[in-house]
Amino acid sequence: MFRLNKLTDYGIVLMTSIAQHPELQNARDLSAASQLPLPTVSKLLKALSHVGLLVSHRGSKGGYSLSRRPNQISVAEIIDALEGPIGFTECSVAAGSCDLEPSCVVRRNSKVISLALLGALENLTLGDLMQPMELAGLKPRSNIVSSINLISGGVQ
Amino acid sequence: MFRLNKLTDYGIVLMTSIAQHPELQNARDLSAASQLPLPTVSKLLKALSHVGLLVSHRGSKGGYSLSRRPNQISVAEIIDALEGPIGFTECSVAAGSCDLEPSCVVRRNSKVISLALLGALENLTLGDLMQPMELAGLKPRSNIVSSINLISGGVQ
DNA sequence: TAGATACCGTACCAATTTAGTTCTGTATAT
DNA sequence: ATATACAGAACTAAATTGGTACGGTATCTA
Ligand code: FES
Ligand code: FES
Repeated sequence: MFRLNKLTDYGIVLMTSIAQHPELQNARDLSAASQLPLPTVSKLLKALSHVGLLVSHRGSKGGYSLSRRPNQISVAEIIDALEGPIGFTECSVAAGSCDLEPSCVVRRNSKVISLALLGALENLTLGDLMQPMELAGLKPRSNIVSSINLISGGVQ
Repeated sequence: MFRLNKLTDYGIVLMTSIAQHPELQNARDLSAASQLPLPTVSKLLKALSHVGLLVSHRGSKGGYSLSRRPNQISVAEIIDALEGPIGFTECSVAAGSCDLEPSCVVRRNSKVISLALLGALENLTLGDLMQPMELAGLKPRSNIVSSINLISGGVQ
């Protein structure tokens, strides 16, 4: 399936949850709030603070908080932290990973699609996830092959 | 990694290859052309014809051909055939697959993102993959959260 | 300063998925 | 008739995923 792993999804849930409650929160609280098992929550928070998206505070009264403001943290970063580089296909991300690279008919275009996907997810932030988003009508295709548009803040 | 499986990528390669050579092609020829092992090619072609994207002809002089014109076959269909439904997260595609659905803070937005992703891949066709694509500049974000634009036929 | 709290790091495990193979059967062209 | 080539299912090994366990360290509080 062309989808995020469950753990990555959980990571996004946790990040959003932290964003919505700016005060310091520990793993146990987040586990309770999210309904996820504590060891799993703990593992995810560790990974997220390891790459600098969260700041951890040890000891009694410790916990985690965002390292930046929600609209400065992209979904792309979260995904990258929890399941590695974003891309359409492996070949288009990890050069040299594929034997048929030299002769492959779609390699170049896969790269373009990867960049588009990455760009979209870099533009999407925790700040957006915190509020209801809406889907803008997809433009009719002309020579525009593909277009994704998401609008946040549903006055539309 | 947020990526297609290798086999799906191979499937896209094969479909593109078939699109570029309209005459009937058998599994062996396609294997040779793509540099992929015959059993793998065979398995992929079976799956693709099983969902009606390819038409198969048995017996001597048999082979496969596209069931529709290249620009009538979307990349979304190919992906769906080879690795199941497209979506951002599992929760946003398979209702009831997640225990935390009732309380999940991102579920609704995940659904929106899934629809956007699906829409983009439905708009992208084999016809587009056959020629060099280009990436249009991403619009600066205003209240447009995310935008993917791919332009094909690189006069731009 | 003792003790409780809570993160850190790593290693581990079971279950699933992925990638790839094998083999028997059936339809078709020559 | 026969060789060709797809159909379909079963099977395997390796990699990944989801989830757990545990000894160690920093920090707050009493
Ligand atoms: S399939 Fe690997 S480069 Fe195209
Ligand atoms: S994580 Fe499953 S519904 Fe949000």
